[in-house]
Amino acid sequence: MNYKEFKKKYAASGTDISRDVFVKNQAVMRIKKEKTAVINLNKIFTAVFSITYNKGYQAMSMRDLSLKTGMSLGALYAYFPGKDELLAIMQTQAQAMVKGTLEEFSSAQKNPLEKLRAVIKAHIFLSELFRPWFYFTFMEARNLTPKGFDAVKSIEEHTQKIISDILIEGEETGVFKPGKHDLTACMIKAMQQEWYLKRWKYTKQKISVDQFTDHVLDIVEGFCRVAE
Amino acid sequence: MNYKEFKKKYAASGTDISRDVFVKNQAVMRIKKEKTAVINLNKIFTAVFSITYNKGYQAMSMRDLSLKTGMSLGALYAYFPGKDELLAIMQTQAQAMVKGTLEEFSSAQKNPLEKLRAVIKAHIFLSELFRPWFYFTFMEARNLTPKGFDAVKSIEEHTQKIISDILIEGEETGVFKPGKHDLTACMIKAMQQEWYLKRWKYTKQKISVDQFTDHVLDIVEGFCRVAE
DNA sequence: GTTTAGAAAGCGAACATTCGTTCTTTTATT
DNA sequence: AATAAAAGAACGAATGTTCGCTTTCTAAAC
Repeated sequence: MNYKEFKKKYAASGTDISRDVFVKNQAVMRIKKEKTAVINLNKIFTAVFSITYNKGYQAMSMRDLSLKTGMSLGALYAYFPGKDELLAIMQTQAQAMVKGTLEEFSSAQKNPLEKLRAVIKAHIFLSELFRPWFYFTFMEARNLTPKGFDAVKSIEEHTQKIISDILIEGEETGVFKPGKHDLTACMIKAMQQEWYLKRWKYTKQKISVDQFTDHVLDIVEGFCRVAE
Repeated sequence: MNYKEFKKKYAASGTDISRDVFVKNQAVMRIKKEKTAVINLNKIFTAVFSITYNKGYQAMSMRDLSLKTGMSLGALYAYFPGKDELLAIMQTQAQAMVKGTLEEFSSAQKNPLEKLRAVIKAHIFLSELFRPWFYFTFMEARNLTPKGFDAVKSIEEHTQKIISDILIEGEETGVFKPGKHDLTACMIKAMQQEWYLKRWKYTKQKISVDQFTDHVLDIVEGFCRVAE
């Protein structure tokens, strides 16, 4: 599977995310109609990504957000209770997205090697599809409350465990070498993260997401697979 | 060489950095005596790291810094012209440190394999020794001016080139496989960065810097070296 | 050892902005 | 006409920075 196929299969867009946010946070929003909410939440999220990419969430003022969205200060506060809560809502949403997708793609495969490939690919492709969400989540994690930050760590450990479990299973069935699977899982995650953290580098070097993913797989398989 | 040996050999401390900052920025500082400057710059840097680790540079107020250092607001402004300039000074200092050390350790070795090992180890060990500096540089890079951010990118590309040049040289002498050396260099950098970006994970899993470094070397050599 | 004049460093109240947030009024939709 | 949404002026709190004053250090003179 390449990125194009992934994109087709996993047909989610920014609008879907906004709809999901509306449904989950309807209780704290003053907006009643879904259609209005989805349109403007989308505007808000896009604006947040655009503004914070260059200066971080804390440095973004509500007036910046007002200007970029074209909405007034008063209107903005109908969509979220406050600046801190907006951050929390966005972080929670991104976490749910990652967790759900990864498990879906892992369980779709039978043997460990295919599973490993599927999980690595799904993670990188997902981070490409929702790049602003991934970058934002990573960079703004420490602005959360301690409880919110724990949630981020928990997701990190969870996805790491998905990978190391596959490696353990593969060792048992004889396709993977024995080794420190936890550490290997960490390295795999580090390489995945590289894709959305340093996107400017790969744009400049004209390396596609497919090329990048294949290279990660080459390195991982070269290290993990038992020589035939 | 392990971390302990590295630390002994590369005998630099926080005080040395502060002294270097004083010498380089004497023109914009109202402090005349080196001894005073070094002591308080050290205090300032330590406080900045401590405060920003959990909420970022933008969210740190000068009053936060005043409280943490025990210095008054007025006193602080004798050490740097303004908040933005303090960030720039710290970033510039960190960059100079990385660049200098890496080249030093690379040129000390003769053959490509030894060079590669030396550079990878030196980078991880240095990031361990000056962890707050590395973490800070990465996380606060985007708060810089465009020109300052370009400098960060330039360093990133420079260190990547050091690695890929070694890989190319190794391919020519027959110790490394042919391949996309630029991409491999990126992956190596990603794994190195993992150490200081997710330090909490390795503290929790009780993985030492030596274990981590050896594992990175295992993966890299497993992928790059020609089978014997 | 003590005194003392001048330099160096430290202090914190005060200032002008900017910030997040609220609230009443106006506009749009049904 | 009634409900939903948008608007933006207004408010108190917090921010980066300045500046006149005080304290501390230094070294030469006694």
